Amino acid sequence: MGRGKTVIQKIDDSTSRQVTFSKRRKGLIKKAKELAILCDAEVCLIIFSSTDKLYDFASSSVKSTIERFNTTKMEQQQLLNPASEVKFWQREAETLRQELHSLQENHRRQLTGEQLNGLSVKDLRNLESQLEMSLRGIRMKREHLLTNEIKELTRKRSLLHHENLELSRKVQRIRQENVELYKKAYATSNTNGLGHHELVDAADELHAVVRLQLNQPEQSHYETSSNS
Amino acid sequence: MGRGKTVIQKIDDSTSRQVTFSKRRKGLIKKAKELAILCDAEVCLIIFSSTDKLYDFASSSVKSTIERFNTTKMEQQQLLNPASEVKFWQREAETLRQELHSLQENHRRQLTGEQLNGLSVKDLRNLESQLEMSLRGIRMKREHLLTNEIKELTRKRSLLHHENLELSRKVQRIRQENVELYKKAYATSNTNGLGHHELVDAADELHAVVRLQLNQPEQSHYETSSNS
DNA sequence: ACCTATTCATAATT
DNA sequence: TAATTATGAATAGGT
Repeated sequence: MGRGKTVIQKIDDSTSRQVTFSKRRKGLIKKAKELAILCDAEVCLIIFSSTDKLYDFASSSVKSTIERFNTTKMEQQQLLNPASEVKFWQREAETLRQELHSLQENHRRQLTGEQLNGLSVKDLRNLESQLEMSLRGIRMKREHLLTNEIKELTRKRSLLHHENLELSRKVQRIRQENVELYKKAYATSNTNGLGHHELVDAADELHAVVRLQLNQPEQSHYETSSNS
Repeated sequence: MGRGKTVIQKIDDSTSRQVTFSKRRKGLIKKAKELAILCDAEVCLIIFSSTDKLYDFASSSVKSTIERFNTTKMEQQQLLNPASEVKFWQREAETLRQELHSLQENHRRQLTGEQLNGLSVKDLRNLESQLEMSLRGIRMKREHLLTNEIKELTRKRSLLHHENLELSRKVQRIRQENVELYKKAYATSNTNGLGHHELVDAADELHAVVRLQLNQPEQSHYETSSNS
């Protein structure tokens, strides 16, 4: 339509190609719209210009139409050849995994999977269960070490605390003796090398330390790992 | 075009809607083709009829055009918000994984052994890496708790040991005083309530306890978990 | 961008 | 569903 019949082949002149692209693109999108409305259809149109510019139209949305397309195509393939469905999704998953992986590699280091590509299904499964096994063993071993460490420390702390208490009792006892002896000594003579102040100070210091250590022994409260 | 102007609204009569759909669909696809050829564009057209039948056209292929569309849209998003790129692909992967998973669930039983194996490994690997991820998080958290517990216990033990040493020193000092006082007391009088034996025994006991606790403080040697 | 001669698409009809 | 045809729509080429 227009002045003279147009042959359908690539327009050489870049300017008129650009003009024709504009006109026809607009017309195509208009007709797509009309089809969607008139016939209650779901229409999606994606156009990349020769200069890589993207234009699109969709009666609902491009994303949902693409998803519907994928689903439908998949179902068609399924009806056509049930066995190929699996391979289709395997390819799809693999493609996406690769894209995702390369993107994520920019952000963090992942080393799993890549070296396992050449192996068979059985090999992979064996490898995985072996890895799982050793991981589990290592985990259990280390956890055992950690809990033992804690138990041992708790035991030693308890021992020390007990000793501390014992020492305190002895100190009290000797202090009592000391007081008694002091009374006795100064009741008869006052010419020995020990001053009154010195003795009292020592007793006070002892009291302070004993009070301090009596505040120490709380129960430890780490989670028991019986279900790991 | 045609005999009379057509209003663009849904055609009520189902038959004429069907006819119009056929004609216009054909025309639309023809124009899409022409646009692609004339203007060297990449065109993709997806149409679902009101009866859910799929028609499509693509100058190259629907799949590749969709991929190009996704890539382009992604790059646009990336330019708009670089941080969302990863999340975009994560969502995309998750969507596909779910579709894949549900499909595989539906057909797993129908498949032969070999196909099932191929399926399971892919599926399992995804699942396992996810599980591994969360497990790793949980493990790290617990290990952190355990090492902190150990550090805290070690600290307290050290504190107690220090106090023990302090107490020992005080005991030694008071014992010394005691001996001095003892000498002084018994140099002048021997009629107080304390017996000689009692005093000596107390001193000996003290010595024993002090010796014991001096053997305690070794360094704890649990693994540091910086690489878990 | 606009104009318009011309071709094309298609609505109504068979 | 397919062919025919009258007519409106799209657009190529020119300004």
